Amino acid sequence: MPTEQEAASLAVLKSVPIFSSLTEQEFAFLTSHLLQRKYAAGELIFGEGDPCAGLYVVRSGNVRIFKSSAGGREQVLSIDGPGSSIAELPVFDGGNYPASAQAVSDSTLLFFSRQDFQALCLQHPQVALRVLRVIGGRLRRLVGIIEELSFTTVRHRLIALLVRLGKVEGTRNGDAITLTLPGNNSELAAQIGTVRELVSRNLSRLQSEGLIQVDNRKLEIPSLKRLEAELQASGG
Amino acid sequence: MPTEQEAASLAVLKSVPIFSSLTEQEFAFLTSHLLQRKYAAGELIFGEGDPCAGLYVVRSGNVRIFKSSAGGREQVLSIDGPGSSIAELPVFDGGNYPASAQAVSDSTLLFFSRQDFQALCLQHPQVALRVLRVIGGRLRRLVGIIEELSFTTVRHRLIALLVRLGKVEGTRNGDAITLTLPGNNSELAAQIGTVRELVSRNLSRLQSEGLIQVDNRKLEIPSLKRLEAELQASGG
DNA sequence: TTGCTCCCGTGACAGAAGTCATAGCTGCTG
DNA sequence: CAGCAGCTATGACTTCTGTCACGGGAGCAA
Repeated sequence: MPTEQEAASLAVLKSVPIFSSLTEQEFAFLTSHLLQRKYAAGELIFGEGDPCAGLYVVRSGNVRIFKSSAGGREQVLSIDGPGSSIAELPVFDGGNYPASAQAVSDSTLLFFSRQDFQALCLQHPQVALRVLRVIGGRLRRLVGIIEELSFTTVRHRLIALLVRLGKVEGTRNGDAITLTLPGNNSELAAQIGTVRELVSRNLSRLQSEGLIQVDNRKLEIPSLKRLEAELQASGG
Repeated sequence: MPTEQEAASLAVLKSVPIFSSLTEQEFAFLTSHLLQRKYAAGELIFGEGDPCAGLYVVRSGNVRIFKSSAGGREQVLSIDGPGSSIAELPVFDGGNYPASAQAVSDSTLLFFSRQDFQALCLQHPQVALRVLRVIGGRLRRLVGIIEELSFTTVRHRLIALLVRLGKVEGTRNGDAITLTLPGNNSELAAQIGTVRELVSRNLSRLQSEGLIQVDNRKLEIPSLKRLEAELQASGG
């Protein structure tokens, strides 16, 4: 008889892409082999360089994967919400975690040990293929970050970020979009590979150009089209 | 009875990490399902955005994976030699190639269609796990590139490149290393995400600082230690 | 030899990026 | 309310990066 907690975890597991082809029995195996852990907002889940213990699945909250520099700067690699798996890769190649993971908000994660997960993959090639597919997306995102860092300016990356945020989290009203900026300027800076001052300046400039309107972390994009057009202009 | 060509291919396949756990029979399957293609130096193997046809294995020569910008700049993501597989990922996630591939020197590649390769992975979970391991390395390299682009200067990245080249391709003589620079300044620039002029200038400066000695593409590093020490100094 | 092409090295410059310091705002807590 | 912590905005400045333009050398072919 599953506990309440296990039943709840099960529902999450079924929504995780890499597990989507398993049978009830296999889910039972998973639920009985997972550990659930809670993290407070800001808490570190694992640090860059730590030996890889296993695979995590986000059950609730958001997790930030990032690198940090000696000088204290950070570069965000991805932000993952419920249903996403994290650290799929080091589980397989045996190396250490290449980046750190941190809970953005209070979060609950499910954890599988390397052994259990590898065993599952050997028994169920489908799972391995799913993992490959998920990792494909991850790799594409990384390549995209490299492209932006290598070829574009801070202004361009900031606009691209705002456009992305607008499309995902914004409230649409014709060609206009309203949204609340997720995190402070330092956080936005970490996401586009720069420092907080440049985010501040560029936001001001975009506002003075009439492309956006910012007020106390509320952002309005009067015309998404016009903003996107700027992407071409600033060297994409 | 295998043809000569098939026999030769077989030898290569056995040295490919992702195939290292297969039986003779399975190798026979592979050799009978592969296509061999030759590319001249500089020839494009596939372009960014092309639909993914299948998986390649480098038999001879070197292959450069890179992104290009609208402005004509390039950013190298990796350079792979004999025994390396290329484009393992888009084979699985069904998307297009995220970057272009080009033969650096005259090269021979082996090609497997998506279908054949996926079938192989389903039959042999070991292969899928190997692929995951290989991709793990790839992902680590990409994260490393992001880190360098985001946190360090051109000078730093150039030194890091020289140190890497020295360790891999150089001739060692105590703490001194001699090597021939692979490619012209534009190519070096593409590998560290900048332009040829900055490579030229920084090489000159390193020379005037006595850290390196360049003469007609021959590079000498009098002291690898001293050069590596500069990595800390220039903000690593 | 002449001419051509490709590449290297450099100076001059413009713009982008990053650092530092300062002033002001917001919201919380005692 | 006073005081504090954290964040934002902005000016001044330095350094880094990238572009453009030019001269010159190496190699090749006619």
